[in-house]
Amino acid sequence: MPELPEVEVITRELRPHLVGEKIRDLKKIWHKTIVESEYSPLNKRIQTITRHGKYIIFHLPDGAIIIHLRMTGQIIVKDQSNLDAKHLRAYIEFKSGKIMQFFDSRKFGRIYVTSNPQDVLKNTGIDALDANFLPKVFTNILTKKKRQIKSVLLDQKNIAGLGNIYIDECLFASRIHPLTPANRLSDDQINILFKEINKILVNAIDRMGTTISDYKTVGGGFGSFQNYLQVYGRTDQPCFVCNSPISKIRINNRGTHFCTNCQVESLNNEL
DNA sequence: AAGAGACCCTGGATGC
DNA sequence: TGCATCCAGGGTCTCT
Repeated sequence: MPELPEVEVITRELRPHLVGEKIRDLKKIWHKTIVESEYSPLNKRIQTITRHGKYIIFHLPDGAIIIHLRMTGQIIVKDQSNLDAKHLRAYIEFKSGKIMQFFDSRKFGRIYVTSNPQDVLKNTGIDALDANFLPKVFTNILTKKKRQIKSVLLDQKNIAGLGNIYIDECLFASRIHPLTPANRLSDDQINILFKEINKILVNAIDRMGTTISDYKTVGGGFGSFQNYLQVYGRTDQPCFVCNSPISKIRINNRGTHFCTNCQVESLNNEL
C-alpha cells in the first residue's frame, strides 16, 4: 500500500523515463481507472513530474495527468509496446514508443486527466515533506482537532501523504497513544511527533519504501523499510523496546498497532 | 465537527 | 480438495 515514501520513490524513478515524452494515446482497460474530462492530453508533452501527498502529477502544458495508486496500483515503463495482461487497467503510449502500464489488482487506483489539477487536489492538505510544513503549522492543525491523533493524521485534508503504516510507526517512535485527542498533545509531544514524521519518511525513502504485498518500484524493485517496522503488522509480537506484546485495535476502520506499555503513558498523562 | 458504516475491489488466508 | 467467509485498506460518500 503505497504511502508518501513509496510514491516519492516511484515519482523519482518516473522522471528520467517520462519527462519530455509526448503522449500518443491513453487507453483504459478497466472503465473506472481513468477519470476523464473534456481535456485531451494527446500530443502533449510531459513538462515535469511532481508529487503531492500520495498523488503523482504529470504536468502538461495546459493540464495534468494525476495518478493515485491507492492500495495496489503499480506503474511499469517499457521501451517496447508489447503489453502484459495480468491486472493491466490502463496504459499510456508515447510518441517515442515507450509505454507506461498501470496495473492494479484491486481496481482502486485512479488516473485523472484534467485541465485543472486543483480540482483533483483540492481536498488534500500540505504535503508532509513540504518545505513549508513546519512545527508551527503542525501545531495549528493539531490544536484545533479533538479527534484521535491517528484519525487526524490519516485525514489527507489535514496533512497529505501519511497512511496507515507510517502513522503507526511515527506514533510509536513518539511514544504517543493513537487514541490521544490531537488537542491534548503537549508541545513536547507535538515537536517529537513532527521530528519523527520527517525522520521516518526520509528514512523510508532512502530504503526505497516498504514492500508488504504489492508495492514495487518502477524498475520492478522492492523496498526494504518493512524490515525496520517497529509495530505495524507485529500484533502479539514483543515490543522491541519493552518486550510487551504489540496490540492491535481499529481506528477509522483501520488496523492500528501500538505498544500498550510504551504508548499508554502519554494517554494517561494527557487525559 | 466527527463518528459510524457502506462502498469500491481482489487475492490470500483461514475455517469447515 | 473445495467451497464459503473474512480480511487487508485509501478515499469518498451518506447518515446521524
